[in-house]
Amino acid sequence: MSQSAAPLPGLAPVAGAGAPSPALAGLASLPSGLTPAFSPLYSQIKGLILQSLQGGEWKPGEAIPSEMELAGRYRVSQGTVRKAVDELAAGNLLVRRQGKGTFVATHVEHHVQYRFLKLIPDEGDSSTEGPAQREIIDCKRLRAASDVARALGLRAGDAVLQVRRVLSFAGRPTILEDLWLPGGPFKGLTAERLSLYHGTMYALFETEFGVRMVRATEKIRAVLPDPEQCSLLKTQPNTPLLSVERVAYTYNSAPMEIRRGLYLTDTHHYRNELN
Amino acid sequence: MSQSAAPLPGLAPVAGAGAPSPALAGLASLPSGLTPAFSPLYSQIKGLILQSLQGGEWKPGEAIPSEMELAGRYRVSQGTVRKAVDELAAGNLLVRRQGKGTFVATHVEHHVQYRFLKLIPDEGDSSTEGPAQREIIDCKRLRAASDVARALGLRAGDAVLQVRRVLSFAGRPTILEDLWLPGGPFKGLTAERLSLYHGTMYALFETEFGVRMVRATEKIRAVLPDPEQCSLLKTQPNTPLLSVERVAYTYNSAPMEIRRGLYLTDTHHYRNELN
DNA sequence: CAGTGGTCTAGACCACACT
DNA sequence: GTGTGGTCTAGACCACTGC
Repeated sequence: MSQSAAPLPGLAPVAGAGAPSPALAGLASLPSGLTPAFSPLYSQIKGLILQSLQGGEWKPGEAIPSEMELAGRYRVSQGTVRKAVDELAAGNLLVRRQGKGTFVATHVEHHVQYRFLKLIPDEGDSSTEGPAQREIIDCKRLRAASDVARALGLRAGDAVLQVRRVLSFAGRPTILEDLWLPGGPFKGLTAERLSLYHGTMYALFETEFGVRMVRATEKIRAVLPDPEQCSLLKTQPNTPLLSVERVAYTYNSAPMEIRRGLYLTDTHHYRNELN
Repeated sequence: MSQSAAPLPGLAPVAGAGAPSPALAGLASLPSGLTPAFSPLYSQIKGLILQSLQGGEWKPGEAIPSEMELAGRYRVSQGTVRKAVDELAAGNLLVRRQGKGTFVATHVEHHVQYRFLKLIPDEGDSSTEGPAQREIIDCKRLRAASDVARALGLRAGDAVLQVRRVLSFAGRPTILEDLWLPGGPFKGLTAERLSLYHGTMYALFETEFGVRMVRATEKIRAVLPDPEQCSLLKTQPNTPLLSVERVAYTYNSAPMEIRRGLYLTDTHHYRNELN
C-alpha cells in the first residue's frame, strides 16, 4: 500500500478492499521545498486518538472503542491502530486490559496512590506505612508573579490559586508543598473542597475540574528551611531538606501546575530508576 | 500457528513452510500442577538474544545479525524477532539505526557523555558548560564491610575496590563520589588507569573490564557534609548537599557497582522526568 | 458463547545508508 | 543497486473476561 508523508485528512479517504489498501490518498503535492517530514500512519492515528482524548470524547476511566472499531473508523488495519495504542499505553495515557478493552488512564482508583510522588520510606514498602495524613494550610487566590506566570504559560498578573499543605506519615510532618494553579481551569477550588476530598489532588483535578495531568518534570536540590517552613515541618533550622520543583502538564503539554515540595529525608528517600 | 507456552529449546524445532508454521513444538506436558506461565514467542526470543548479549557473542558497539538472519536462526518470522528487538531497544540494550543495522548499546561514543548523571546546570544546557574536570582522590583495595558486601551480592570480607573522586565544572568542585566495585571483575583497576582514561567510568568498565552497566537505581536524600567532604568540595559545613546512592546493574541484574555521590546544588540541579 | 486484546505469520513496499 | 530497519496489511489463532 502507499505510505505517503501526507497528514491524515479530517475524514480519511476511501480505502480499497482486497489488496493492501491506501488509507491515505496521495494528497496535494507539497507546497514548497520544505522537508516532507514523513510521518508514519500509526503516528498520525496516534495524533487523532490524542485529539479525542484532549477533546474529552473519552473520559478518564472509560473504555475507548475496540481496536477493530478504530481501525474501521480510521480506515487502517488493526495492526496500525495497535501500534498507535501501544505508544499511548507506553506513555501512560491509555491502559490496556486483555479481554476487556483499552481504557483512558486515570489518577482515580489508581491503586498506586501517588503517581508522581517518589518519596518512599527507607525500610519496607510504602504500603506498610499507611496513607498520608493531609492538612491544607492555605488556599488563596492571587495575581501571578512573573516567574509563576511564565512557568504556567500565563501573563504576569493573571489570577492563580496558591495552595499550601503538609503531608504527614505516621503523624510525623514530612512534606511541605506549595502549589500554584491557573485560576481559569480551577475556578471554584477552595481549601474546604480540598480538605473534604478523599483521594489524591490529581484525582480531584480530574474528576472535579476535568484536568488530567499526564507528565511532569522535576528539579531537585538540597536546601535549608526558613523559619516558617521549620515550624510547619516541626524541624530544626539546620535540617537539610530535598527541594522538589515540579511542573505538571496536561495532554497538550501545556503546564497546568507548579508544585514545590520540601521533603524531610531522614526516614524517607526519593527513589529513582535509571535506564 | 501454535502458540504454546513451552520454552524455546536450545535448538528450535523444524518449522513448516507455506502456512503459518510452528516454531515451538508441543513440548513435554507440564511437570505438575504449577502455573503454565505462558510466555509468548517474542519474549523467549528476547531471552535468547539477551543470553547472547551476556555471553559476549556480540560486543558493545558491534552490530548484531540482521532481523532476517535472526528470524532464520530462531525459526520465527521477522515480525517476531522485531518485537523482541523492539523491547531490548526500549530498554537501551540495543540501538536500532535505520539502513545500517541493530547495534549493541555502549557507554563509549555515547555523545551524551554521562548516561546516568542527571545533574545539570541551572541555566542553559549542559553542552555549554563543557566537560567536567575529573580528579581521582583515591583508589584502594579493601575487604567489603557487610553493608557493601550485601549490596554487591558478595560476602563480607571479600575484596572490593573503593574509589573516591571529585568532578568539577568550570573549575568549581561540584560532585564528590565514592564508589565500590567487586574486586574480581575489576582486578587491575588503579588510580593511574582511571586518571589516564579519556571517557566516562562506565566506558572504561566496558572497554577494559568487559562490564557493561545497563540499569541503575538511586536513593536521594538531603544531607550536610562532614569536615572531610567539606574540604574536598571546598564548601561550608552548613551547605546542604544532595546525597545520591546509586546501585548499578549489568545484564543479568547483578549489582556491579555502588556509588555514593554528594552533589552541590547551588548552580546545578538534579533533573527528573515523570511519566 | 462472543468480544476484546495479544501473538504470529507472510508478503509487500518505503526510507535510509553504503558502495 | 543491495541490504538494513521501518511501515502496513490481511488473516489466523490464542488468552482472557464476562455474559
